[in-house]
Amino acid sequence: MATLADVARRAGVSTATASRIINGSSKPVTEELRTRVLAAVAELRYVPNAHAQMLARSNRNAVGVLVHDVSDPYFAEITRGLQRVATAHGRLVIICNTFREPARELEYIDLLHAHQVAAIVVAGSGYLSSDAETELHERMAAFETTGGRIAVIGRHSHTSDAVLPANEEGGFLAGDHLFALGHTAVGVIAGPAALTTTADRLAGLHRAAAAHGATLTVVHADFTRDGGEAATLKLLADEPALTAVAALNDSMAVGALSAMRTCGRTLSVVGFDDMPVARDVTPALTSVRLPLTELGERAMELALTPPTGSSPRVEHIPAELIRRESTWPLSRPT
Amino acid sequence: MATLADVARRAGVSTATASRIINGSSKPVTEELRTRVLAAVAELRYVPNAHAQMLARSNRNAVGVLVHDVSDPYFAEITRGLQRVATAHGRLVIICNTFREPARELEYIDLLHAHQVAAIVVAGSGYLSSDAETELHERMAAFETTGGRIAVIGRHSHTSDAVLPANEEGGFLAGDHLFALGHTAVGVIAGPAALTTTADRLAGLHRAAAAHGATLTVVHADFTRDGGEAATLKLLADEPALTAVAALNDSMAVGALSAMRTCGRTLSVVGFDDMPVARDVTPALTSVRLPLTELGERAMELALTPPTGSSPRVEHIPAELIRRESTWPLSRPT
DNA sequence: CGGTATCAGGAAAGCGCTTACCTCAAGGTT
DNA sequence: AACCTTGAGGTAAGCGCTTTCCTGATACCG
Repeated sequence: MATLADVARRAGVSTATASRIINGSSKPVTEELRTRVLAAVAELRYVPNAHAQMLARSNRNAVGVLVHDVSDPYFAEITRGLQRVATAHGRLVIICNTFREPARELEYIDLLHAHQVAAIVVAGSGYLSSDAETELHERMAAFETTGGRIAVIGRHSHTSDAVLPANEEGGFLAGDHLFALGHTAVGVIAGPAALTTTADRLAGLHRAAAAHGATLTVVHADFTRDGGEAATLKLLADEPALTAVAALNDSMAVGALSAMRTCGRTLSVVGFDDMPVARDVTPALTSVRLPLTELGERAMELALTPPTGSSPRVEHIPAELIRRESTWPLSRPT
Repeated sequence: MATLADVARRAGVSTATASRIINGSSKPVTEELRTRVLAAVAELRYVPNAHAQMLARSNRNAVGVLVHDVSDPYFAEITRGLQRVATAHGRLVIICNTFREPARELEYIDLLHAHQVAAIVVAGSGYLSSDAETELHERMAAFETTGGRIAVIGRHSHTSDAVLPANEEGGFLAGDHLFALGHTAVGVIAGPAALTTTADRLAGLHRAAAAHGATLTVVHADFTRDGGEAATLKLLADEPALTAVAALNDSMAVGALSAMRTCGRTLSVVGFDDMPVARDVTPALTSVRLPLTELGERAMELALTPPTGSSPRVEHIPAELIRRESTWPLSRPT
């Protein structure tokens, strides 16, 4: 490893001068020294040690991102937005995959903290009142007291800035759509019961059901396609009278479509998130759109902007129903 | 920011002792001091400064990953494999999105170099003989001379370890399948012409065509769904006699399916990569499977294992044709 | 009881950089 | 000619940690 000292020696200058030239400091320097130093840099293939720089400057340049799973399209889209904004601000992004394990979340928060990142974005649903969730918020607070910034996406927090997708409203939209079409026996493929996202979307669905005087049959799955397929198979077997299904994300909706195909049933299906796959399945999926990329962009924007006031900022992102071909009116039997 | 010195002061010990206790060094320490220090750590919410640690220890712990685009399912799957292995080795993963810009690739290599990562995995196709490509290999070499390790996925390199998917063979598989079904007028939705992946897959297709005495009509797109759709629309208009299409990745194959739907044609379609979406579209896509997660795992394994010999290691990953419903035999017109 | 091995803990030297401060020489002022 | 600017570059003090070496106290030996 060539060091600054090597470069300086080779160019016959002090490390101070070398540093100033390399960093393009405002201090004036003779043209001759400048070329000598730059030549030495090239010859030695010198690359400054970022850790030493961090230490000396004690400024923070990277930002960390905590996501449940990058290969899940939901998070992939969000991550895309996060990266776009971070890159535009010249920030390095460190992505950490928690694999949905709360313990790993804690670990990573500390890791990012240790790496002196400028900000951390925590994306993805939290857990309904668990110890790990409490502990997480404590660590987040500890990070913030050191001057770090935190923004959460779709996670409740009363200390950090947050971007909140309209999960409850989206659930309502999905339910209202189905009920307005005349369906009364509606099944719900929900996500894990412990997640706030599941709870919120479900709440919206229940609100819609109540408004139409209908009831819902809920089964819980794990937000994956195969999980959704299995859950739908079971639901269809247990409740043969259902005429429509609401899945709490598109992956599970796709699974539901597949399940219906294998048992030869055709129920209306509404998904959630409007992921790219929604328009490519048959029938094209009616889905509640959440602008995922935008979610990521706004969160990163919040994380990189100094707090305006004292209280945390909260942005609400609306949901929108995208009607396609997987939902149709039910002609009332009576 | 609480520092080690703060902890030491509070516990009434030297920083040396505090450091040893916190890092669980082998040096023996009285139980009393240990509890005092640990208490101070907890009270002060002390998190060691990773940069200072790096500098003092000069050991490398993180690994960097360069991908074209995390939100592309192709890379998402690979990334998943990379992360799994890295995490199993206790390594922090830094994911860098190059957005397919060669300049950004160079930038990121240096950045990761500066951050003293232990290894860098470069995932994704390279460019056929461009200046940026040459420069990239030089920077990679520079990084390796400092003790860093490099592994590439699906990219040609004669200095670094590499994991190579059987792109040429996969292309052959796709072509052979179509020709064996009796198709002779076959269109190809290729990726960007400058990418080696495009060239390799195309070469396999051409080999199959030659073996069957057939010819191919090739159009280039950009590996995205919409790009594939547009290219297919054009291809169908220009060459009305085509009876089958090979797309060089599944995203474009999905686009091709959509294009065919809009102009009411039904050609056989074979995709490439066998991404999750392949089985959920209608008709379910016949595709050349590449075990993407495994690709990532093997690459990270290579990157984290000290080189065995002097020459770079190369792993070839075979491709496999998955037959579904999007391809069918053509009854020869004559 | 002097001498030595053993042990807990501290002092301090870096790791590779940045930067405030200092020095020295040349040119400008009156 | 004495004094002050100003410009160009160097000196050295950290940044927060790890780790080697050292110190002082205690225990063990004949």
